[in-house]
Amino acid sequence: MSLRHAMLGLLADRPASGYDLMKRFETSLSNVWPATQSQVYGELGKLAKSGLLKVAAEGPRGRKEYAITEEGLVELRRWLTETEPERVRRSDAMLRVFFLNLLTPLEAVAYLSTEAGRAAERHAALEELEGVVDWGDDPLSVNGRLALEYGLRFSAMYEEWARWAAEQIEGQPHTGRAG
Amino acid sequence: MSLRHAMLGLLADRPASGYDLMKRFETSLSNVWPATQSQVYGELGKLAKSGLLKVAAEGPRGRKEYAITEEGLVELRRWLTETEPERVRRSDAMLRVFFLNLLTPLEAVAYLSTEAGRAAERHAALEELEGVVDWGDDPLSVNGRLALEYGLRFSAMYEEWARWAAEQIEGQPHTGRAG
DNA sequence: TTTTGATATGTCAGAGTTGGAATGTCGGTT
DNA sequence: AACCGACATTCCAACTCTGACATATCAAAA
Repeated sequence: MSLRHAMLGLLADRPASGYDLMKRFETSLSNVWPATQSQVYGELGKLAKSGLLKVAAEGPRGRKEYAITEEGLVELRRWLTETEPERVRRSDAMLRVFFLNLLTPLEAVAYLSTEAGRAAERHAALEELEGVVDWGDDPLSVNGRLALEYGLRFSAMYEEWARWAAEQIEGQPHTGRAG
Repeated sequence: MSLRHAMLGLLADRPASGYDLMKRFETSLSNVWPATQSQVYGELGKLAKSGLLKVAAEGPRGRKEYAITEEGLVELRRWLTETEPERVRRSDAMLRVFFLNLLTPLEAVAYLSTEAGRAAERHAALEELEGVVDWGDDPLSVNGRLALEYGLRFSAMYEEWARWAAEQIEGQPHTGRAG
């Protein structure tokens, strides 16, 4: 469960309320770890209870500002240095590839071309983002930049792969299995 | 929820029992959609109840062989052609990248180098697999080959990115934030 | 003064996922 | 005859995730 660590990581930068955290999830982490309100508030309570966070200040409207504790920092560093990222990641998109033979070659090629197009769009959106964001030397944005570069490389790779795969199918004798 | 569709897809190839299905998950789909016994058997029941599968035969040891129904095939094709793959995928590995500034540059570089190494290992394992598997013209393996190529490209891209990211950190002035 | 919109915190039901335990059968070997 | 390994299913507890719902405050505009 990495939601816990995503939250600790954000709070290591600076304290925040649940609401603040949600906004930070949306702007910086949404592409690698989306989270919903119910998750964030729920986890905030659990983390405070277990001592990894503490309520640092209370404000208007019942606002509670949470700060990471020494214990939380230790846990966060432990996670970063001593645990391995999950090896297998589910991929809806790749799952479909296994079953492409259930479609006509035409349909399969259409699917792959659409995927290639979507990857190109994502790539363009990330390039756009790169131009817009203020890449100061604030540590979070240094790292954000590494992640952005990953996104750019990933979407480029995916687009190329999808176009290649479409070609494979086009150049293949029909088996007449579907359609 | 794609477990449902993964199972329909496997059964579209040929009928199978829960036990058979588990083996097929382990050998072919484990890299894109892992599943546990409890999930498979549970879903098998639900799918049969809703008419997308039927019990085609019963064998020794209470074995029930499930086959996809016409309705199931329709649903599978609908999923393939009319629904979009999920856009955002959680990535444990990228999440860590955002918080690399909490480590010393040395530790961060070590993390990225380890990741590069793991990617290289995965790449080698997939190359190995490519050599071993009998790539006949059985439709599932045609598609499996497309997925394998994706895996090869992905791991190569990831390794390069991780090495590049490590260089970025090495070439960066220290801020003394951690360590 | 009323209303609206942004701020702010929370609960709930339902679905999905994990990992393990419990149970039993069949075929072949010792 | 006893045993083992492969076959085969079912149930369970705990946890995570999603999406919707409920509630309330504050500032500023209408």
